[in-house]
Amino acid sequence: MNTTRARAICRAIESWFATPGVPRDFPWRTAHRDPYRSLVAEVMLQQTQASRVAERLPRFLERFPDIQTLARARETSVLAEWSGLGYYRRAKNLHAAAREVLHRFDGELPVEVKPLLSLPGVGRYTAGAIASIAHNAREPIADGNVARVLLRIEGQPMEHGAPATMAWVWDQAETLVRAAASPAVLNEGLMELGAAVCTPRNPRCAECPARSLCKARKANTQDAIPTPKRRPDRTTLHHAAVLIRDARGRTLVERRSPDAGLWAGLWQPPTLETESRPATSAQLAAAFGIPRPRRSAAFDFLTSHRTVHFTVWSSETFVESSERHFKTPAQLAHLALSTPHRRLLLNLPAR
DNA sequence: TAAGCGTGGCC
DNA sequence: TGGCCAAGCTT
Repeated sequence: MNTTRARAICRAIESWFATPGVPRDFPWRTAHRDPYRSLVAEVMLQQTQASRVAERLPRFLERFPDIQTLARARETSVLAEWSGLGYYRRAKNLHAAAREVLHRFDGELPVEVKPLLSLPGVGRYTAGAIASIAHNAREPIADGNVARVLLRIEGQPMEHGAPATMAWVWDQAETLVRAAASPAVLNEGLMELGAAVCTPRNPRCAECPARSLCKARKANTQDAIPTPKRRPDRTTLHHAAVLIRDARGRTLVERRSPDAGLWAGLWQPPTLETESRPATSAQLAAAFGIPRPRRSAAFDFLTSHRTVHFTVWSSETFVESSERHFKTPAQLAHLALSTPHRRLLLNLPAR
């Protein structure tokens, strides 16, 4: 991409994004950008749709209004407030980052990319976003949206999310930001364009401010860019047991996962991972060290990469509900929280 | 470097 | 409806 073309693309996207009514109204798009708010928002936005973050960011900021409050909070409180957002390591890292800012940077979030990158959970994208959007620094950003937009504008049929693809995208993003009138407007405009116009499916090319510059549109290849990522189709089985006593009892069987791996450090029903489908009630009872139930109901659910097989062990009072289907661990935990005895299960959304 | 990490929305 | 995707980062 030469300088003339970069300038043209920047002009198109910046003037579009600066048009009143174009940027969607989000709680992180405040008049003047508070760096702490930007940090929390950007971490929340990692691999998470903006509409979802918009629902949760205000409450998080209400509870942790500044970096000092966040740093002094207990990690379990931060995790609880993150509950339902997924990728809980983000919450742990954000909390740790706040503490580091307090101790290493005297409570002031760094402005430059390099020190930002030294904070846990802050990678190249997040550091670039804070520097360029909160401080208008001339720093590039490249995420899924930017990648899709630039791949299509340049007509590059590269694989979605592949390292070589992102290396190419970062290079283009840097060329662009050097040509921008405002790095903040360009970068946020690139992402907004990818999220609202240059969408993964059915892109609205007729509404695109860069349509006359887009090589994919000219070749009618926009639907084939980027090429889909090849995903290995591996399935593991997770057997989970839930033992709930009657109204007199107090026990929901729950355990804390090891600190590494799936559902790291989260409270959940005890689970047993297996390679094939065995697991009779007796086997699970032995594995979990709990008594074999009189009754049980078993069912599977599928998540993105794995099949989970649940065996629900129940008392008489719970049998009524045992036919329910749970699509996610969160839903299962909802059930647990509906019982009279409860400890917070952190892998669940708030009710 | 490739694989792992949560959950919800989309068609 | 099930696979793909979402304002990525870490190991």
